Amino acid sequence: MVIAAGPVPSMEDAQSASQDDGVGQSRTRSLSVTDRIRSAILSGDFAPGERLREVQLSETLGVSRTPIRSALQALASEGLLDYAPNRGYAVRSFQTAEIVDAYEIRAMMEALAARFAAERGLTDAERRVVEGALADGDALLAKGSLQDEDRVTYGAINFAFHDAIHSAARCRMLGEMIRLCQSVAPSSHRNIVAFEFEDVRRRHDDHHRIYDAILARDSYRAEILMREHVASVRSSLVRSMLKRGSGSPASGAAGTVADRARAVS
Amino acid sequence: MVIAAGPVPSMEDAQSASQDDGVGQSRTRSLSVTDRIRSAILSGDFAPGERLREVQLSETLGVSRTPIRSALQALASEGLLDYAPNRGYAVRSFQTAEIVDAYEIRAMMEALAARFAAERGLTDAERRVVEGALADGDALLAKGSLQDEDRVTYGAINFAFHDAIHSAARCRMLGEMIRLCQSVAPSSHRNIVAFEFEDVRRRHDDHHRIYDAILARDSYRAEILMREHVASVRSSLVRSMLKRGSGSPASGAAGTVADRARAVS
DNA sequence: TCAACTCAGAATGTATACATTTCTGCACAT
DNA sequence: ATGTGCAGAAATGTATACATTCTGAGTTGA
Repeated sequence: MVIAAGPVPSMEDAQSASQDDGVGQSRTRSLSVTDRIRSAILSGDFAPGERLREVQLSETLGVSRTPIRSALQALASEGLLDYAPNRGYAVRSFQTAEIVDAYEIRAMMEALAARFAAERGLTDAERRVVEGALADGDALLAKGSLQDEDRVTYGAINFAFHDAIHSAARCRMLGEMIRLCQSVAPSSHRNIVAFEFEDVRRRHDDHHRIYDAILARDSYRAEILMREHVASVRSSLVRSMLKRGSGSPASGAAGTVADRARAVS
Repeated sequence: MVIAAGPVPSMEDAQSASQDDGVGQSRTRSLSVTDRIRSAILSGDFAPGERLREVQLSETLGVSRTPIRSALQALASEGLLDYAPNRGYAVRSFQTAEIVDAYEIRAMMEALAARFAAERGLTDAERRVVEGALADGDALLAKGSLQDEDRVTYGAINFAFHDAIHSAARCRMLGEMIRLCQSVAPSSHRNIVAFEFEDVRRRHDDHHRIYDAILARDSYRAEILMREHVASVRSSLVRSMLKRGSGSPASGAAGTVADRARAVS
């Protein structure tokens, strides 16, 4: 791949990182490096299947191999890298089928989160967030059409809605698994920008119904509504992939992280 | 009953099986140490919330801190340990509620795996394993009652059945997530020993029906049957917990891994 | 008596040297 | 031309020394 000069965004951070700002939160080098490498992978700075060499990364990022190794192991457990003993780490190349499957899994998990939320109820704070997201979405959609920046805004609204429900589910493992799914497939708050106005309107209507079900403690309805809500995102994704002809899972290296980002942008 | 020492049957075996064919153990110290510490945690050798100190572990296991650190990080990402920067790792103490929730999540994931298996079909090898598990179970149940060793045998049969379906789902992420659920809650092939004869008979009948649905490519039926199949295990677990009075999630440290193992043994 | 401070001890974080394995390139033989 | 085998290089695995941070006992002061 071609990362020679400007590999990771801003490698001069090594200095600013040392002086950090006042709130001395003791973030270790390992954690910082993990974030930076993760960003680089998600930005598509590495080709799919490309090996990440420890010495090279340590020189680029200005730290020793120790925090690099820790970061690579963490990213492998997040599913972003593949690991083989004595051979090291490589950027995982996702097949189109894997991305679609991840949406299926996420649909099940989000549905379960909605059911839990309905069973367990929302805190006042969570209720405020959800109702704010619904109101903001209503206002945005009242314009009758969406500009690109509006779609970005709705992406944030969408994320807030779902995040509040994950929180209300009161289940740490569920949240972690949904995050895993999102690391494979672009999260809905990022690919929402690909949808037409009517698609967004429909999704927002889903949000209203889901919240109604949760408020009514109708856990069954909340679950099936959320499942269809997320599954429909998957369907849209499949449709857009087919339209662009990038849906052929033939070549082994097809469907990189960058490809995914591009496909839904 | 105490959980037998040794690593739990897991999907990691797929990797080692593909690489070291009996002779050269190219498994690194990090991987071996990870297995040993995992077994110790699952055996209840550590109290919930107990800190795992690197130097102590390195002296006990006879390796340096480096592979220890790697193992602890891996176990934390598996959900068995909690981590705090500059403070290290501690055995995660599971609440009763978390264990029950894990069964809910697993029910959804296994149901999805059954649906995928129905949609995608089984290989000849997978079909042989499933049919063997069904036949072996039939033979075992024909006796009309079960001794303790029979229950252990059925545990293995049960594991083989489910494992073949996970394999047939053709979805790596799904397999990983089911493994995560099993690391929190004892897997059905281990706690099956707690059930009465009629319970086992019912579960085995479920297996027959699930396989029928998969063979018939009836993905919807396979899904709902599997979901109820796993969810019923959760119900049995809750019942047995209540019976033993260990279901109070009051004290913060209640519900250790060891407690869980004991509760279903 | 209690609060806060000091400072040693210990634990974790990082860097680096060394060990082992894997990859690569070339010579050589078939 | 292709396959084999053997160094040499390079990459990963491990051990260890050093740096930084946390913890807690003891002391001091109000």
